[in-house]
Amino acid sequence: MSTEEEKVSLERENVVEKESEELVEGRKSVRGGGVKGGVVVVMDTPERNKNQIATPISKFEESPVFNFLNNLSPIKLDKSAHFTQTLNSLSFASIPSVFTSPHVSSIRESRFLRRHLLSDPSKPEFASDNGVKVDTDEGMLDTVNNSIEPKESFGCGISGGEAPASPSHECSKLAVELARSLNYECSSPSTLPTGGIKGKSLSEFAGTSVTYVPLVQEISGKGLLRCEVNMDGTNEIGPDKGEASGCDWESLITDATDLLIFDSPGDPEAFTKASGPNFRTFEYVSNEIQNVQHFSQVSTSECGGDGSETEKPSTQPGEESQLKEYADAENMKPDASLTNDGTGVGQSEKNDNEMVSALYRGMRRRCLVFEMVGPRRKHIDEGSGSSAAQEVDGNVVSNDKQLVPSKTVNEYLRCTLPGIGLHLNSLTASSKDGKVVKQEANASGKQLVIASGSSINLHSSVTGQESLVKSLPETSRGGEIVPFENSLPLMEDVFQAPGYVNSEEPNQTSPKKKRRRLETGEGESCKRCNCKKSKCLKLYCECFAAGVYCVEPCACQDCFNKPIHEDTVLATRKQIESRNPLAFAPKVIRTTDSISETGDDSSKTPASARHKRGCNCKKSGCLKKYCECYQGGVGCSINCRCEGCKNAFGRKDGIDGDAEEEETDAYEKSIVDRTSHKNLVQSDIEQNPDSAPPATPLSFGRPPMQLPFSLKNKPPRSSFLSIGSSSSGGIYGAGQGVGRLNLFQPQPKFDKPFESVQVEEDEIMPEILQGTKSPVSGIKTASPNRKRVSPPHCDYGNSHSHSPGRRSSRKLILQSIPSFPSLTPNP
DNA sequence: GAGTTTGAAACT
DNA sequence: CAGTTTCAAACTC
Repeated sequence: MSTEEEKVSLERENVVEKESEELVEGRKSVRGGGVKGGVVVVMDTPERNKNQIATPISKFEESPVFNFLNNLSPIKLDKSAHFTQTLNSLSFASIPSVFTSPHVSSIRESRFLRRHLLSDPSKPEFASDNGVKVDTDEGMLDTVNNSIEPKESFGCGISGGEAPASPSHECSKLAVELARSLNYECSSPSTLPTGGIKGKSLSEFAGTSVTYVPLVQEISGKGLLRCEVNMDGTNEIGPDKGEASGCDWESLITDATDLLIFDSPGDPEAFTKASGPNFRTFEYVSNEIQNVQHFSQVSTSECGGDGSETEKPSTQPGEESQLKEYADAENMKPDASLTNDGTGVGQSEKNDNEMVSALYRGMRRRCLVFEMVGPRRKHIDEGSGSSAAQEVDGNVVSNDKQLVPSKTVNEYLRCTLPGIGLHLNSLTASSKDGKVVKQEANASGKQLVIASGSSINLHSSVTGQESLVKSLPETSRGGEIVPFENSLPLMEDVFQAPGYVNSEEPNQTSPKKKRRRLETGEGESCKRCNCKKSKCLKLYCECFAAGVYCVEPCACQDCFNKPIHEDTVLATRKQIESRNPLAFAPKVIRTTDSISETGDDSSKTPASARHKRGCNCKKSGCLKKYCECYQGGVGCSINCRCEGCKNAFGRKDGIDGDAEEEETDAYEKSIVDRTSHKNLVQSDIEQNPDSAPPATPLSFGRPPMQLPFSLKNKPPRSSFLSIGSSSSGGIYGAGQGVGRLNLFQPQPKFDKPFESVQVEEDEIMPEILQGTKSPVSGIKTASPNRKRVSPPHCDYGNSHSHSPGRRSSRKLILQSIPSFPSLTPNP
């Protein structure tokens, strides 16, 4: 599968490049249809596509590229997605390998999903479109890698004014834009006008064709997309409307209308926005979280206004900010710049750009979704139903902002940061829910994530966070909920701590008290910070490190880790992730295999987990929470550089009989201290190897399941950062979220170390085990890993004496090794 | 509650 | 990469 997919993806890339060139040469006409169609397809969910699709297909089919793509299209999206991921990861250095994968994967997945959806519904005609789109989507990502050349060509081609953009073209554009975006991101204001023009046309179109707008919304991912679209539309509209009205628009409109009709993306806003958002997404993925942040912020705070505004050229006060964001987004958009730069590309180009942008938008939307929209989308997703989406769409069209009440957004943000990577990761993990998958397919990976998250959140909320949920507006709730879920770690923490809900509320006077309260109730997971100088924008801040926004309970000063400062938070996260992709990843890794083993020694399960970096304790003997290993409820490992390790969960040296005894004692004590439920969880996990899928190549398989579990146990934290990275797995995205990955639990605490461990191990452990790569080396993680480099002591390798945990871990590691190689982000 | 200790994170 | 500083949690009194 993978090989085939790769081939396909490669072919697609080639095609895209060719197309890009061709486009530059003169395919523009083809592009228009193709692009639009592709965009539409991408954007649309099968549902709406069906409704509106009717017209556009033929155009696509005409182009050889489409045919080719169509041929390729049969390719399974999933595979392609994976492939793209690798490429994407490469392209996006910022994303931590680990985190990135989840993030990227999420995105990719979404693409795949889209593709599938498209393809699935695809009628033969659509199939071509779908294929194209798929290619485009992948192309986006892939192109990013390859993109540079094509990008230029695109830029010219696009600027050339070719209105129509073939999907491939779009892909190439996207790639180019991405590349450019990195450079250009905010650079050109001019882009705004173009975007604006497009936006206008789009907006006009939107005004004319309401239908497509809704589609876009739905397709895009529901609320998020909508907001974005609106945003884009507004921004674009404002500046560019006059221009947009050009002749190109007519042709474009005709095509676009088809496209629009075909896809929701058809809506001018969608296109315009798409370009912006998409770029943003790329940017976001690659480097620029800020744009996304802005966008998300705007969308969240101003989406409603934007929605209404989009049509309005004039900028309202609120709108201005939005416009700015749009501008940023558009600026971010290479397309806009390109079009402008390029030759004032005709409107057609703009349209193309828009089309492309629409694709990007999808990406971006995802990002946004993570951030702000997420909640709504989730809500929608929850509604999964088209109805919900439609409603949202309607809102979006008219008022994306409305959909995402700024207030709620802020509040939500608090609760849920857009941490992409992490969230994604968490989401991926959580994605178990069918809803999530669907959502992803529908919209973007992000959305999916969100959706999944939403579902999870719902659970969590249901379980114990009702109070929280209640506090939040329903609409916002959905969104918030998702984020929380995404921010698994947080969620876990929250859930873990029975008092978390209360804690969120400002009842507690002193953070310490709060902490203790939480801790007492398993509040460990709950993260309240007391930061005074870090502004909660450094890993010193537990909240920030966990990918969550600071909440009321926090006693932090000058806190920037709040939804209001989403941009800053995201940017900071990026920076941190750039330095250390795993910065937001769960610190404790656990091998799935180990789980099974651990099953044998349920009590010892912690041993199976290990701290990624290991600790560096010198005075605490690894017997206090100063020790991250101990804090995480895991034994010290080779990776640890601790001195006089007495970690009750397992000494790094390998516990001798005495040590074992001590460990067991300490471990037992710790366990006792800990709530019994933790053990239960662990045991559950252990017992259910399924929960910890063998290292699947994708982090997706991660134990997200745990998330739900954790969520249930813990009230979601008020806010979590998506990111990521990657972040975060994130989110990022995702930890690097990155990514996300870390999504689950940036820092699994006793309660959830297992979960986090599982995930990480899946990703990291294999490498370690293999020895070929130290997780660190692969990941870039900071050095503590030196120890890893050092020959592993016997802890893992040797079946150690007794420490149950260790044993299991060791065995597990060995087992896991073979399965994981794929996971590693190795270049 | 204030102060100290500790080790991670960040910085140089 | 190593050393130092900064930071906030953990801990003690």
